[in-house]
Amino acid sequence: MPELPEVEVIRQFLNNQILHKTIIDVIVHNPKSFQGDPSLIKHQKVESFSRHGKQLSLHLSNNITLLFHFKMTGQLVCVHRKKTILGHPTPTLNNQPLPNKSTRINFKFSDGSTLYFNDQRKFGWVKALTPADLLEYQKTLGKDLLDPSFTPNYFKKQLQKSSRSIKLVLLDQTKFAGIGNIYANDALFLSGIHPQTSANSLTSKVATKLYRHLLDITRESISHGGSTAKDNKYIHPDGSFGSHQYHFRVYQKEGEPCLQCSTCIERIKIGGRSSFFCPSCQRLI
DNA sequence: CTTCTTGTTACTGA
DNA sequence: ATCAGTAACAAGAA
Repeated sequence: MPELPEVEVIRQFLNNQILHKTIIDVIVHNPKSFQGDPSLIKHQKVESFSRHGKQLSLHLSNNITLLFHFKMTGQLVCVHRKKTILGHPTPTLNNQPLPNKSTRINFKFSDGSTLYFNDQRKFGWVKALTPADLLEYQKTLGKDLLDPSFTPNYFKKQLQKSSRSIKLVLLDQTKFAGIGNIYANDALFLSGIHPQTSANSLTSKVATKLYRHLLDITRESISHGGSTAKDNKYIHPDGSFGSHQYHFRVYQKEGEPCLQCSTCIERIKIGGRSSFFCPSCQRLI
């Protein structure tokens, strides 16, 4: 469930915690979670981080990239070795020992710290990719929401190309990368757009409004450290929680009063996924 | 026990 | 070509 803001916050944490550290060992507990040759990344230094949509990249000194996708329940937890009078105590996450039941991979660093990739449902993955493989792999991803080339005009052009519902188009990672269910629902609410509206029927003015809300809400969530919602397992790499869930407008608020008009928030399925909206503020054109 | 939930890919049939 | 619908993946909650 980590979407763009959550992955961006993870990127920022890791940039403070493991930049320039050297990986000395990789322990793969669940083979399906790690694709590629683990030996490719041993004894390599973490040189930089980047993010494209919901995917996080760690660029290593031998030009190999470790590409992460967290899907619904993936976590990265970084634990620093702290020597005490008793030696090296067991690493913990919220007072539970690590690795835990959901730990799929450990990355050990030369300074004694460990990065745990936890993923309850095993949908997430890590890939060790060469530059050519990375390019090949990411070529189907659309422009990242925070990329300067993701302009209002580009956004509107993409919407014009599709008669599908705006909700489905927002979630289409080949058009623009990073929008997930949380931010699609809330941006449509803030823009007064019913999620079943055809993408190509939005007026230029309304599309511009939606563009602005998408970016605003993304930046707002990043400043709140992302969303640790009811069902997701999102946490920061130091074990702390995000707080944007306290700022949801309609997401996961079925049956609650609309913030603007007190009408009951409804939930419908679009493309098999839950969509939350206010039937009064978001009218179908 | 069954049903539902999630993001993404793969597949089907219209 | 373009789309809607659905199964698959996996684990846990209700």
